[in-house]
Amino acid sequence: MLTKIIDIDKAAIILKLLGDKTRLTMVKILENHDCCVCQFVEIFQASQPSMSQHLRKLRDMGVVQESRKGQWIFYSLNKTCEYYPFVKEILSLLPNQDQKLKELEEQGTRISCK
Amino acid sequence: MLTKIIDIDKAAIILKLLGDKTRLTMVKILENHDCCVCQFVEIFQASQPSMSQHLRKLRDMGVVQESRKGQWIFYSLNKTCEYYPFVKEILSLLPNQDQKLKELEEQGTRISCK
DNA sequence: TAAATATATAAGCAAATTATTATATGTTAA
DNA sequence: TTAACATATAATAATTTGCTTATATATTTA
Repeated sequence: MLTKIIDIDKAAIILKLLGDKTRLTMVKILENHDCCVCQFVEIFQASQPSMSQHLRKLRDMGVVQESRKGQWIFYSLNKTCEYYPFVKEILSLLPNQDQKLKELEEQGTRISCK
Repeated sequence: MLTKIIDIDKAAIILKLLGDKTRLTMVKILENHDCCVCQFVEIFQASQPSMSQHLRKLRDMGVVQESRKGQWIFYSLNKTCEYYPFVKEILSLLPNQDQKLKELEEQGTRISCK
């Protein structure tokens, strides 16, 4: 049950933000695990700038937040975001994506942040 | 409770489809009332081709269906669509938009389909 | 302090999206 | 059967998006 029903215009903006396969998967992974950029680069087999740009869009809307740990920047879901309850409900409708992270570890992929 | 969790790639496609203010509002209105194109033209104060094109995108994904009644074509939510359970859950997170239809009636706006 | 590493940002470009204008199709009514 | 009406479709143009390449910034380590 939602505490507060989101305004439909804002909902459309959030759905558009999440309406991208990469961003949607990122956010679903972040639901359970904070991640650093280098992990996303491996998971999506994509370029670093491309990952950074997706993360920036998510951050600009307040959906995720970053925290630097040394050289690395870890992203997490921003639970204080006004849209968080809405985002959480949407994520609950999606299949778990944790195996994408597990595959990295099982394959022994070199991840610099670890 | 969802019977079937939607594949994340398909979910992203549906979220993108719904990630437009006009289409999202259309679908939310259709949750409670079948509507004809001329009503959408009035509600959104938009051109007829623009409305038709939004409706076509929704129809192409199977989210809505059309049924002709004389000169008019009425749209409704397609409850047999594989994405319907997912769409329904998203709509449940949104505020009711019925007042947009009511305003038309109260203002006595000439709607050709009535 | 210089080199290496991780990430962000900027610039440029191709593809996708959305609106507009023009036209086609289908239905009703004179 | 012709005119009026409702809607769909097509063509075009403007805008947005997401990628790539290049570069800047911040941190660590030698």
